[in-house]
Amino acid sequence: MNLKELSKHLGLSQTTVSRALNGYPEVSEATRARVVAAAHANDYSPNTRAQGLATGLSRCIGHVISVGDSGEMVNPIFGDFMAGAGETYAAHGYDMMVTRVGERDEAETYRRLKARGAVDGLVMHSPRFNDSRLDLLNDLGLPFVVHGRSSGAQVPYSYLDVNNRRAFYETTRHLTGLGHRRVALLNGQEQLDFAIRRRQGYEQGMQEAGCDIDPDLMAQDEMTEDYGYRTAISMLDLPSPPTAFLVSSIICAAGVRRALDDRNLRPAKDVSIATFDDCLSYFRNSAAPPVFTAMQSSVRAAGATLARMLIDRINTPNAPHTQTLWEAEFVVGASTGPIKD
Amino acid sequence: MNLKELSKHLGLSQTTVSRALNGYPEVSEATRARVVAAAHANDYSPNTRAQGLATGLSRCIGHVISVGDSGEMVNPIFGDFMAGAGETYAAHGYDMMVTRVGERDEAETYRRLKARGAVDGLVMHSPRFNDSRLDLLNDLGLPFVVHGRSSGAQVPYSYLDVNNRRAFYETTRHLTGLGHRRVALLNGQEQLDFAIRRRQGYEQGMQEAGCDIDPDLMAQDEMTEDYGYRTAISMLDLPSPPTAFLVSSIICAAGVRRALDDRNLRPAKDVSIATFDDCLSYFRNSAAPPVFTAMQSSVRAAGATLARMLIDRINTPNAPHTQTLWEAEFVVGASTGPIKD
DNA sequence: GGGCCATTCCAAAGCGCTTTGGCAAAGTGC
DNA sequence: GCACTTTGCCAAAGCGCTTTGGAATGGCCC
Repeated sequence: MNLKELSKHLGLSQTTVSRALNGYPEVSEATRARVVAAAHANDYSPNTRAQGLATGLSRCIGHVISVGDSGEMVNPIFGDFMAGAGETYAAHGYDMMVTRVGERDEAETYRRLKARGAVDGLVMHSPRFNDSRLDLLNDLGLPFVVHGRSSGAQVPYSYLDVNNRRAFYETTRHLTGLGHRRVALLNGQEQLDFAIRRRQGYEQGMQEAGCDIDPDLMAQDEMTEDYGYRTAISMLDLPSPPTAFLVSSIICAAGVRRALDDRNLRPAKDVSIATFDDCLSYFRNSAAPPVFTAMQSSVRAAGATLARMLIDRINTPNAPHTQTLWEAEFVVGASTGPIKD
Repeated sequence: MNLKELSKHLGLSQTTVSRALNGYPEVSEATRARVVAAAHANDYSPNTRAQGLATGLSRCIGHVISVGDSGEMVNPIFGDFMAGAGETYAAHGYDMMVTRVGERDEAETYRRLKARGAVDGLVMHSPRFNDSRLDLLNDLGLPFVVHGRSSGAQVPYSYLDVNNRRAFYETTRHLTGLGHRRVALLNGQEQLDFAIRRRQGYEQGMQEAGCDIDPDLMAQDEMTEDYGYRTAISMLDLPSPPTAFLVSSIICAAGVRRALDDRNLRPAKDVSIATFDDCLSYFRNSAAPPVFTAMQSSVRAAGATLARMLIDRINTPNAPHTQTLWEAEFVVGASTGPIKD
């Protein structure tokens, strides 16, 4: 059933029916009620494409997820982020479009998304240091918000980020406060901005505690369980192994835990683990006490908030940019303790 | 830049430009080359909505993910599935739309997706026993494929499923073959079809081995790490605890492993763990030997294949339904061993 | 009763594309 | 050289909606 048929069925013009459904005041309440009822009964919804063509809007938000040429991992936070964002989109009548793309085709993808008029705005994921996508998106004139930040970027933009530097600084201090001087950092890929900041926080914390920053105790890669395991094993086998691990993701931390287990080391007692925790729905760290000492920030909440920010930007494109920084919540769990003497 | 402008720029009609770009034979190759070059230079892509309106197709595939009212977990396989599917879609010029919805709004969501003409087809996730969505989708006349199956469904439909029953049967037999008679099942939610089949396989395996099927050793819930941990702990604390765990997801299995660790039990030596493994990119089980004895089947490959199946269905809606059953690959890892005497 | 507002509705244009039906020009067979 | 097909292109209609610019109706005041 389309507008024409529905309006014929009601004995009204298309104009009136359209206006009734879209809440315009030129229609009497009696008529509106009649129209709405009929639309529901015939389960009519305006055709998205026709509506989009007429209004010039797609009421659709794009998410471009690059699967790095450098790796094959699908970011495990993706699902929870989408769930959060999707909720907000649904509440505001937006659809969500996901495009998977290799890193080299990124720019082309953004350009085409704009040219095709497929989306009204988009969320940029996994910003890198001085990310060229910012300039591209600004040039394209497509409203966007960034999940994270890009250090070194010249152009203004809206973002929501976690204070990664602070979180890693304070957690490092927590560990050094427990007497640890050999603290390992298992970071994410350091072309990504959040990883750079995390490392800065870690280094600052180590320096202030008067600890050596040992390259042998710093690793970076895609944050898989296996990476956590392998890296922890090889570090534990060093002549002078770390007594604490600072980890970038709870998935990784699970791998580190497994490594300790393999080496017959007990978390907290023998070796400490602290991790960043995105509060993934399938990997909760919410027992009492939590399994891991952690810096917590819900990626699902981030998705919901960023979606909201983006919708606001679409509605008022010239509003000043909003830049939000969330502090991670530090929780002490069962995975850290004072250094063994 | 739109068609009108581009054709004016080229000194050609819109018809000719459109045909040149869409590969119709009525255009000379010289003209086509000129048009394609100009389109590229001005980075023109036809407007999705206009194209869709004219053709009656959206070139977009829908994915409806229900977040059960019964729980809040976002399925961790989601990201990898999307990555696989997205690749196929991109290769065939399809967009991917994701809709997140509460279970109670499911039917309404499907109906609206159809009425709005938003998608040309969709992938149905997490089918339940005798799932009413099959009838709904058939009534709507929207091409679809199912990831999994729905036992008890009367209508024919296309699906790709893993032979869950066989996988769990054989893995149960593997465990009983190692002498285990108290094998616990940590299943997914048993309103979901795959969980029912897994349980059947488990029960058949236990029966054939002459083992009791003890309700105390069977659990079902959302497959989180925490569920694995909690359930394993409480089962291990039974007067007559299990000597082996059969687990529905590797995330869960990580929780079980942690429980063993807490109770000072060694995997394989003291208690065995076998698990289903979706080959998630961030939680690989591919070491040599694998960490877990597992039934492996890549959900990413499933995504890619289902996407392909759906596109075929859209192209030839009246073709007979394809029903594909993949056998999980059984691998023996470091988490199972003979029962302690 | 005529003039004036509100109120309530409508006809038609336009969004950017595809596609039908057709028309010149060029090529072909006899 | 004629009738014919083929080639290469175009004008215009139509997809289903929104929105502009009226127009008809009824109520009110003087």
